[in-house]
Amino acid sequence: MRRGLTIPASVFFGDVFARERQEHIARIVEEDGRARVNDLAARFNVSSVTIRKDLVLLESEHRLVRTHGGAIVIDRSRPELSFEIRERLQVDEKGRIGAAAAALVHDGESIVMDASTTALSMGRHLKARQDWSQVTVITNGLRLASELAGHPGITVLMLGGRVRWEALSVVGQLGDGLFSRINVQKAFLGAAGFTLESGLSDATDEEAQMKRSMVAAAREVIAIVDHTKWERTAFATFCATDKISIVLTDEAAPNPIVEALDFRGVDVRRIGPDSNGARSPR
Amino acid sequence: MRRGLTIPASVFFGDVFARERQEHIARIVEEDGRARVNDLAARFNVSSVTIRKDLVLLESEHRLVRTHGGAIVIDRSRPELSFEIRERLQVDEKGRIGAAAAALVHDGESIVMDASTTALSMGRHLKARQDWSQVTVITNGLRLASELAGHPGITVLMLGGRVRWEALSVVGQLGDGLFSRINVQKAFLGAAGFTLESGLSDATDEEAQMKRSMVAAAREVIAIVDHTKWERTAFATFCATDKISIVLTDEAAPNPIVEALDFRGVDVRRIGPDSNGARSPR
DNA sequence: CACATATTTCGATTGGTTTCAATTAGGTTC
DNA sequence: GAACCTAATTGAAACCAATCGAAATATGTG
Repeated sequence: MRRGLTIPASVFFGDVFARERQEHIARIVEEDGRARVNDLAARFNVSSVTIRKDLVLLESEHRLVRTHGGAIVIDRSRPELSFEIRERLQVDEKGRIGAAAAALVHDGESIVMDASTTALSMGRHLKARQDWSQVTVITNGLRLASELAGHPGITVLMLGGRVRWEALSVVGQLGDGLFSRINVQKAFLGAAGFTLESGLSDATDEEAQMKRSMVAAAREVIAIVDHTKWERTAFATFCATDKISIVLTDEAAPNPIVEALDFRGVDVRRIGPDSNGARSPR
Repeated sequence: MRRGLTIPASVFFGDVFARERQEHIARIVEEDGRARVNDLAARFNVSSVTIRKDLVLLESEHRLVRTHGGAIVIDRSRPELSFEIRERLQVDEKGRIGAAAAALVHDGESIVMDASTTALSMGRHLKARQDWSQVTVITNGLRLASELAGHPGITVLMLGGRVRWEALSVVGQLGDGLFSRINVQKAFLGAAGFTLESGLSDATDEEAQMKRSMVAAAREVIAIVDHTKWERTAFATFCATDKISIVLTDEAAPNPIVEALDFRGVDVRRIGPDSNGARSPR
């Protein structure tokens, strides 16, 4: 386990209010994608019973999903998730990809972001850059919207539609009209699967439908997918490979495919731990 | 009196006015991010009871958030918190009004709810009734949407638009089209002000505009306003008095006006603590 | 089955609320 | 000025609620 490495020593968890601890747990889960009860108990120096109570509370607030042994981020767009979760902790990957994505945004732009956890991480990095004078973020993610809301220089437009609780996202055609009135430079989209042939795909057709509108509205599509999504096809494709401008991923992305993409003119950037010191903001 | 007698003059906030002490506490919390009751009590040489009173006052002024054991800073990067402050004001009244409002909803209906804290409370009571087979809730409140999302039998439609962080609500005309396609039985609306002459009013025109659409779309308007909203006029009116079917409020609503409303055919219901044992779920 | 993880119960501790009376300061009235 | 009233501030005390973990029990996992 790498616990103890990820958290700077300056953040000491000696004597904090229950509320603060809960807030912190929610952050850890959102950023690491997962957390185990025992690790949290050790980290905050409280019993596992207490941690479980915190998790129950946070789950009731839709901040995370409890599992046997701990909790994971809300993102049920993937059908599986049993023990595979343990294997691949996309721990810092999402954080790094999010940072790299945020770096692609220029002041004055309008961008689209989806409801994925990677986009949420990207949102945090957007906030960390304090120098916005006017950026417009259009999203179908409830959590991203409330995270970004009120940040100076960032205008958040929420798309309308039916609320899917599994991803705390909005789907459906109700908000389509919006795109006809707004010029969007870049769409930052996560995906449940990504292959050369099928492009970007998602687990439900509704979600894919929503992302198709996003793809159609944006001038550039930037895929934000960690290596676990590569070579997998989910139920519904929402973006063909040749419409993608940039793919942000991590080092573990399979070489042959990266080359094939390069050949096709897709700019694939593997974000390593060293690329820059992009650690989680806060 | 014991002022200045028992205490060394060095690190001492000796004989200050209550207001000065409160100001100081607010600044301490802002700078340190947190403070505990006992520390403050020792520091200012007053009892913990007094410190708590100060904290209650400061919280009502939105200067900090109270927690068990002390207080923490209002984190502007997490709007939920500022929302929660309002949530803690008139909790009992809102809980009771919310319960009464939830009782007015019948299975099969489509209803509109706004982004007010009273509506959120109503949402919790809706969830508490487990017997829904099909209810559709249309809202512009992010908090309410994620609270209700995924509850069996409840479909949540989120309106689109610009996100206002102050209320975690959505405003603007982007989602108007929705109402033309959906039949809405009842609109449950909070308000910042309510008078006989001006009807229901809100503090910003954007929010009022959104609620006007809601009023226009619904067959019945049900106002959910605790007594603190009566006899106040906020900036923009969104619903004239004679369009209101039912007003749900608490016992402290002023008598003369209630009678005047009755006379005009508006059904005013004062929900007392005894009306039924409607305590907050959760 | 063996083992890890969850839940429940319960008591201890600490923190929070409410009530009430004391103190002080500032009027007002005669 | 004396007597009186009122409002604000405060804290002691009695009572209530939140937080926590140990231990016993239950449930899930491999």
